[in-house]
Amino acid sequence: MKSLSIKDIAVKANVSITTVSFIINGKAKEKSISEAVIEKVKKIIEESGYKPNQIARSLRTGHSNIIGLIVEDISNSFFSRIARLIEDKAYKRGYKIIYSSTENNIDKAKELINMFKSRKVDAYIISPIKGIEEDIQMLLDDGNPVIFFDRNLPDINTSYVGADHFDASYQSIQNFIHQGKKNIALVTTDINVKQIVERCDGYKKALEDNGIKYDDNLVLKIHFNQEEGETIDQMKKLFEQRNIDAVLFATNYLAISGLKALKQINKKIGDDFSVIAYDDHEAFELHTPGISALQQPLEEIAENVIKLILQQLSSKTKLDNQEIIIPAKLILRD
Amino acid sequence: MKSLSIKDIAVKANVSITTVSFIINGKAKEKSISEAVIEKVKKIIEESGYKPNQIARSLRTGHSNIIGLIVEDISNSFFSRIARLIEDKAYKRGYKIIYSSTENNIDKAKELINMFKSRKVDAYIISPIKGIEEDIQMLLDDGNPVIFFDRNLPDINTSYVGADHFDASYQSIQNFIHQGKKNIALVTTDINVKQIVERCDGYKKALEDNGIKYDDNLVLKIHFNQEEGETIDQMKKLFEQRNIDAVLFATNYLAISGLKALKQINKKIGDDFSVIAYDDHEAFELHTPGISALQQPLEEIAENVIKLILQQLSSKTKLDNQEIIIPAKLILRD
DNA sequence: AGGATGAGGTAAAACGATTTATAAGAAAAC
DNA sequence: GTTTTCTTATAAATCGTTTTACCTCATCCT
Repeated sequence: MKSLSIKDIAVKANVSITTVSFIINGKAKEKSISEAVIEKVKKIIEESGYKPNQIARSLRTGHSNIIGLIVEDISNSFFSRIARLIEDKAYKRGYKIIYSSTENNIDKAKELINMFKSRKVDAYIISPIKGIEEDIQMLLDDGNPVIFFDRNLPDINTSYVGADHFDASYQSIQNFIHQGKKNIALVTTDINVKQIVERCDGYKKALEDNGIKYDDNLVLKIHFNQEEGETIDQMKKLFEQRNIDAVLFATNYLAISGLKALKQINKKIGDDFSVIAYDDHEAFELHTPGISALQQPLEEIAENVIKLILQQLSSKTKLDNQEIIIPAKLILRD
Repeated sequence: MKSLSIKDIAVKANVSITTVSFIINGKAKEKSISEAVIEKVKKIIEESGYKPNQIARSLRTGHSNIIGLIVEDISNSFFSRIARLIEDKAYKRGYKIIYSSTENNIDKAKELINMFKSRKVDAYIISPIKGIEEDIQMLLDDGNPVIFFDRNLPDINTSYVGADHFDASYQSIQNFIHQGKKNIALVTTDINVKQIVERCDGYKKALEDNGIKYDDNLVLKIHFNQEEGETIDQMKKLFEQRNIDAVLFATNYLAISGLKALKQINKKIGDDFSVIAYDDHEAFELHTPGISALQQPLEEIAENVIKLILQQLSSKTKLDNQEIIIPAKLILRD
């Protein structure tokens, strides 16, 4: 039951290991192996179902054809959908993806990076969290391609692909204001990454540009790893106490908790209370009434991430960093 | 920039490679290495940040500490949540998970299996599809631990963990009947895997036990890879034409399409029209009214899968196959 | 005294590929 | 008729580990 090795093939074909290797790697022509031998070896490989041991191959060549993908939580639909798209596209180009979730835990993130490093992945696609700057910098220093998506770390110099979070927030607040909303709340998280900050900045700027003064009491920052029950309670308090007429949720899971909160206090979404969620979600289309959402261009993000990675992988020199910002789309429902 | 090897450590510590290896692998005591040397080497490893090259290690030992997970679609929340739980639990035991989606495509599934095989994963966790029996059998013949979850293939003899699909369907139909429903429809898929068949069987049996005759016209089988638009159209036709008063959806994505269909034809869920979805989904709790669902015990499934895998991995002999069936829970909403 | 045992270690083979350097014979060039 | 150059291939080094087999002293036993 031992699986076949290149040596077995060589013996069967009565040629050297080298010859088999050249044929497998398409270097037969270049190395001037005769047509007859190529045929014979290929036939034997075919019949025996031999597959090269990728581990041995990686050890020798130093690359694995594997790309590591690190996200916050693979069970969040934004990430799982992006992961799926990236996986698809990478797969078509001969790369496999290994993914793993950090759960916003710095130690776990560091361990994951180490594990990917010791497995010699060829490149890293990361939706980063604060606190791993040093580890990322080491990867870059060692010459590894690293690309951030969705989130960015200000202190690290590498390519980034993400939606225009600032503009998306700005747009949605504008929309609220055109509807005549006066007391617009923002529910966000306390994780300090650039894209969350930008979402807040867009909110502030839009208010300011419309002559509405920013009110700290209308902004609720939720602890990241907090129990959902507690989150819902905090939101209920916010929604009940103030005469809020619109809410922007900075992430889709916050929006979902928010909808639960609204349901519990029996507050209806409608003319006198509007919401917009950042990141679309299946539940929003289905909800009655439909929930407006800022839809991130998943397909484009995935496409650009892969494009940048492959460019870097196929280039011998370090390419210039690129920052690709893609507009988000405000989907108005009902 | 080259990363350190065990040799570098050996040179720095002025001992042999063997000695370093023994220390790294905790065999120092057993191989009677002196305390002094152990300390010295450990210190050097610590300071230099050396991490063993897992590829070389895998090549030598023949195992990778990686478990391959193959599912239909990682962006489906059932799978991504299970994946996340399995990942967590495996991680705690020192195993990493690589996952990939088959998209119900036989060729892709076969390729994935080959790719995992050539990467020498230690075990396979698979939610299988029809058509890959031979490949799976080869894995088993080669002595690889393989465990199925959620779905099962009748012709393959291996361990399985899943919910009690038959009973879950049965239960929900019973529930409809107790509510006085007469014309109960079933929307399912045409993929021919055991768990889908069992869901249908439960439906039939429950009708039969209650003296209602099975009507083929009340059962809609949706093609797997069909456009959602078409699916919705078919459902609209079903829901409009007949005086159906209850529907059981055999998967959560079918339920979501079904809810969209109902919304489009403006049919309300309520006393005269009930639905139950197989597999819970975030959207169902949020929906107004809440959508009843058969909740699969994700945590228990993941726990059992990992338990079986680790048992098999740590045993030298092939263990007996186990079939672990866990009851699903009917969550009634509104 | 001579053999057995243990302590503390190391050299070298092995895992399965890729790749560099080279060989043997035929054809071409001078 | 040598020397060069192709053609067709191969031997051996290499990647970074683990592991087997062995070595050298010192001590213990009888």
